[in-house]
Amino acid sequence: MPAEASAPTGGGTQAQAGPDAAAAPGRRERVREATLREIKDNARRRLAAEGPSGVSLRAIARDMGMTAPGLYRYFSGLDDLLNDVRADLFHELSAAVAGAAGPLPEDDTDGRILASLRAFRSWALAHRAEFSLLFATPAPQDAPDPRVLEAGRGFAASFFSLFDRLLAERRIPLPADDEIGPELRERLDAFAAKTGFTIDNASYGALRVLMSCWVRLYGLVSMEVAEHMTPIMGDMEPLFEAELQDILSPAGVAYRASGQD
Amino acid sequence: MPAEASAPTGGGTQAQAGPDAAAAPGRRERVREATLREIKDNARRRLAAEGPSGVSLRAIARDMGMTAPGLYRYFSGLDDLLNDVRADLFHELSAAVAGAAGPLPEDDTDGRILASLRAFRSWALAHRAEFSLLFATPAPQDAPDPRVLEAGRGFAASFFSLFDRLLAERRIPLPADDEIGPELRERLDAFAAKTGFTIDNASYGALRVLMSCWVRLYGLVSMEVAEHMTPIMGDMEPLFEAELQDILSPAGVAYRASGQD
DNA sequence: CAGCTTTAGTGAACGGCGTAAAGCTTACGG
DNA sequence: CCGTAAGCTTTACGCCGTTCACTAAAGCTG
Repeated sequence: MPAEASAPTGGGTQAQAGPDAAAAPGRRERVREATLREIKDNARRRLAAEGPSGVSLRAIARDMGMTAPGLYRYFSGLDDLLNDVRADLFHELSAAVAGAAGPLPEDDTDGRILASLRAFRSWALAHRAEFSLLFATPAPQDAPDPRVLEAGRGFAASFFSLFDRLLAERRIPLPADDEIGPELRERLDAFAAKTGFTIDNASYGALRVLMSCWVRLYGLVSMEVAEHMTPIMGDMEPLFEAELQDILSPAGVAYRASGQD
Repeated sequence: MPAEASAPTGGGTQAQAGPDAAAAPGRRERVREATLREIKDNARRRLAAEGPSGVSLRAIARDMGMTAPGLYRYFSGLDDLLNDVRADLFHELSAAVAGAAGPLPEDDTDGRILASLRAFRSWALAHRAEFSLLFATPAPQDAPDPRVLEAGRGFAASFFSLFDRLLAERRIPLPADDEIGPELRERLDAFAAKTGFTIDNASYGALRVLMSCWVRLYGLVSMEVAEHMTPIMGDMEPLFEAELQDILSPAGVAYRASGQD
């Protein structure tokens, strides 16, 4: 077994004596893990401070007291690092959205949804550069990274699963299935398949409403993060709350002012 | 140097004694204007082909058979060039949106609005990189350019003025003014002031509906340009048409399928 | 016409970037 | 104890934006 198994990323399988030595990370890997974190932390710092274009391998290495090529032991290049950060960010965003619903009672479906949607906005505003890294239009040529795609799918799933219970309660005044054209149904089928919904527990009408919710939330928050309207409207929070009300009412969610107001 | 007018293009048209010579651009400035156009055209080409990060002064200069510092006679730097392009793009986008309504009869308010909103989407999809240059989140530190701001305001004005006639016809089932909170009213006042609306010809309810339309259209098109949903939904056109219907119905616009279907 | 001034453009240079190749040092595993 | 691989540095190449000193031409003016 010593012959091969020289995986580039992590060798840790040594442990000649202990049977459960797999649990022990081993000094080597602990150090490696720490360096990896340090790299990503520095990337994040620069990202938050200067935006996506401010993240450079040379600058990160400089901050860490090493040289840029050394980072290639940890990432195959700048893009790889950025994609790794993107995946992390998607997970954090998912956690923030899910976490906001956590403290509320299980049966307060409306409250949980409201809290989660507000959490999405709050996270975006507190992490503008990170948000834009996640949702920016990619350059024409570069293919999406599988880790990012996966993490993005995870976020989508966690977002839409907010509405699971709402759908189960069946109190949504949904558009009838036959109001939805055949092409759109096809698309919604594809969407449902990839996000884990089935048309059994979510009608076409429900999926349609969910998509609409997401589109409106996304549009509103994107605009606010990009400060598109800010110069002509100032603080966007009143508009957000008003939109929130409108966005959720077709889904049968009763609006309720934010708790900490 | 032989005496005069050996230019192959045949210059030397204007007399030096003409009193209204101010109207004649003068050879010098014509050449300058041409070079300026060439620079911007090359920038546009690279933008469309490789995205915003593919636009570089050195590459543009190389394409034109000159060196990068020469471009500084025309722009004060890369940012300046990009901002100039951004302003142009806003004007083009405005023209595309307005132009789509042009062929339709003046009194077909609904048709004109539908055509314009579809034109916005079409333009964005046909100019992904340009769209993302216009609407991308700016880096934290860089201040917005006044030309871009002005052009952006122009676009907003041209967009919202689509609805002028609709408002005048007063057939919108608007939310009553008193359904709108005081903070939001304040924001809508600011918005109306900067876009040329007055609360006289557009109630708070109308402004509210307009904002909602824009947010939804923007969210949908941004997602489509960024190909956020494309991997899990495929072609977004059916969703766009369905959303279009929903977006415009609170504004009292009757949906109608696209003309060229 | 000469002579002066303004303009367009070049060449060299500085510092920053991503990244590839080669070499050095240290720790680990047999 | 020695081979080997991991971690990291040095060097180097080719991009990038931008500055500065400079030339050559064009235009204006007396």
